Amino acid sequence: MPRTARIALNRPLRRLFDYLVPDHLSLQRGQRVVVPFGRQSATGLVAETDVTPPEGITLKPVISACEQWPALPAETFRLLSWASDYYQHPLGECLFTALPPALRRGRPAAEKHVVYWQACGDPALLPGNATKQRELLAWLQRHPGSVSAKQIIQAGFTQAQIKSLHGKELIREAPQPDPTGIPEEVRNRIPELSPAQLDAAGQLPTPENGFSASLLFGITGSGKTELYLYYLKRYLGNNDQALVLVPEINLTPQTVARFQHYFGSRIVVWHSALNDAERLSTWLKIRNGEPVILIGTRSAVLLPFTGLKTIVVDEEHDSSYKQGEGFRYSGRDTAVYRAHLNNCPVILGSATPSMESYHNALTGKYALVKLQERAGRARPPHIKLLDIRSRPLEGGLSRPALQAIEKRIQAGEQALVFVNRRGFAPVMMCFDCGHMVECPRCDTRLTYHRRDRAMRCHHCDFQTAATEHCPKCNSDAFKPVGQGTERTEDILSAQFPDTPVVRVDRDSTQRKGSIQSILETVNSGRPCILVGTQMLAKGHDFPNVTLVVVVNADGGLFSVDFRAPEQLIQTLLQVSGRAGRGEKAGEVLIQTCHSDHPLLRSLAEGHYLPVADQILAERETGQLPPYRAMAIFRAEAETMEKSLQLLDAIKPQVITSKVETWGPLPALIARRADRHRAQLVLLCSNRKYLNRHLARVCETLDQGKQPAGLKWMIDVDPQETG
DNA sequence: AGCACGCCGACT
DNA sequence: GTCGGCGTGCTC
Repeated sequence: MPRTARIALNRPLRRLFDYLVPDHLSLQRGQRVVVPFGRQSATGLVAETDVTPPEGITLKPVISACEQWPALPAETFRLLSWASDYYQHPLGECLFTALPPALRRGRPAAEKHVVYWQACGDPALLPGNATKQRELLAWLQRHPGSVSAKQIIQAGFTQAQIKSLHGKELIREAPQPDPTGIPEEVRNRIPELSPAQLDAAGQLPTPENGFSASLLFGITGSGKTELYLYYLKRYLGNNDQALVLVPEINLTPQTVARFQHYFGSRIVVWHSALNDAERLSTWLKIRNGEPVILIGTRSAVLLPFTGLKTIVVDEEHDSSYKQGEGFRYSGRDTAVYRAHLNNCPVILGSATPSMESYHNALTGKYALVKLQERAGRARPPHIKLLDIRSRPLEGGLSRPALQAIEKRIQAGEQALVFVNRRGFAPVMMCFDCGHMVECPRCDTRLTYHRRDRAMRCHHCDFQTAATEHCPKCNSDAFKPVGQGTERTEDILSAQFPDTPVVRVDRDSTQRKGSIQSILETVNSGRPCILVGTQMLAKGHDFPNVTLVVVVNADGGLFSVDFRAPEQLIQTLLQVSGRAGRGEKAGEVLIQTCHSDHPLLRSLAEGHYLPVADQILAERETGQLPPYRAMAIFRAEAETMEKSLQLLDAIKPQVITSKVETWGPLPALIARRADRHRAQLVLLCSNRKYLNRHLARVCETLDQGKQPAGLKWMIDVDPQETG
């Protein structure tokens, strides 16, 4: 009986391919192999062994195994199989996202040999004219232990100098410095918690209890990070691995430094800015079971951990945890499933939990742990709604708002003015005829990039040089309309000529080092006014900001997207949290035309959960997520008719007594890169049923032939419903 | 996704 | 007469 193996390839195919296993190979699931595929060869992953191949096909033999061990250990493999099934994405592509680029391309699973050097000779033996070599030798002597050639060259020396010192036997190759060596004082450091924090920490289920999911609801400034650090210090064994997921923008050097303060070199990072070598190096550490604590973004949840004992998902409500294209998985939900597979705890932290997680907490699926006291002496800010109906505005600001700012400035404090323009980028507009330049290939406007005076489309790769005159009427009143912050900035500068007004938005922070000078101004503690968008809502701590003014709160209140109110409330609370982080109490003024809107009124009470309860009640009435599972069938083609036609054709197939559909309808951005997009929304109260149902529809779609140029995909638990 | 095979237009 | 356009179909 010849041995066989079923191989998954990194191709968008919902099928696997069977091969013969040569006698000299022994293969197991998750192992990386090279197989012949058509006229070429490809890297594949063993999905199953000893399979019964389909009839009438002559199997080709596997060419080789890339290594003796499975690149994807059993638990990681199961996680990815689950994700492939849950998100209806081809297994091969799912499995390959867990490999670093080098291993996807079939490169060996080993790091390039890195040479380390250390000084071992007397500089006096060098000839008098060898000044550079003497400098290098002295530099090496000042760095005890060993230093890599790369570090030496980064310090301004050359490979030739290393070579010639080595020739004179004044330096020698040294073993790699111990990367896990953590100084004793770091090893013993434990964060000091307030009584409230200690109380919350005590309520979190520990790893001994096996699987648990906890929603840590901690208001902004309550010190959730200290709690994570304390928990890891207390419960993570010396040989255990841990995963801390963060949204991309939160993974700053400051965040990493905070973790390193307690865990030193056990901390490793995973994010989009790593190069291929760094990715491979970190991947190997994880795969080898080194006891690291990984701080990473979404895709870190797919890494091949072998000793994972705790998972933390920080800012779990953040929508960037959901991948918006290709393999559309949720990093947060995958983390919960992974904790389940690993029989370990997962802690979901947020000051503004998602409706999904909060609902799970209310139904007892998750433990709900509250941390409602601000760390230190800081108190929660006082939130006030400021109705601006029939009030004159200057640069978006009402008289009372300006007066409030003035009061703070005179008291020697700082104010933050928040312009709520989510995803709003500057476009070129003609002030004579009102013309705005649109992308020729998408239903979007081009955005203006000051840096190279170019206009670009954010939805395809189109770009063109910005013109001086309006392309339509040739007027020279053709200027970028910004994020709405410039005018507010101008008004504030005019009103408060003696106070620095600092604008923080995509445009003003593009210049290198500008963020640094902004932070310096703010951290000096002197009176100033910060004006900005989304960027100001997260992360940075401005201890002397005591007033937050929200210029326009109404954007998300009446949106077509059912998640918009949730996101608005979350943003408003996050930005409110910027006020009063120091010792002085904070005040928040929210300008709105709907001061009687129930969500805003509830928000003004200052507590998130009652607002969340209200949003949940609305979701329940409409039977929207989390009360029903949602999935979207998306289609795109060169005409809208073709896209709608496909969705119309599958609609009778997906509708059952249990599955409701909306549409098909053109997508919010109907044309993107000259492709016309449509969608069919599915809702079902039984998640399992919907999953099986989707799988069946996928299968029939795969078998039937689609017209050329027509593409379809499924988005399970969509974040964007537009 | 790749890649080859295949059938129609403008070129040395 | 051929080079090459990208439509279609296949990969164990």
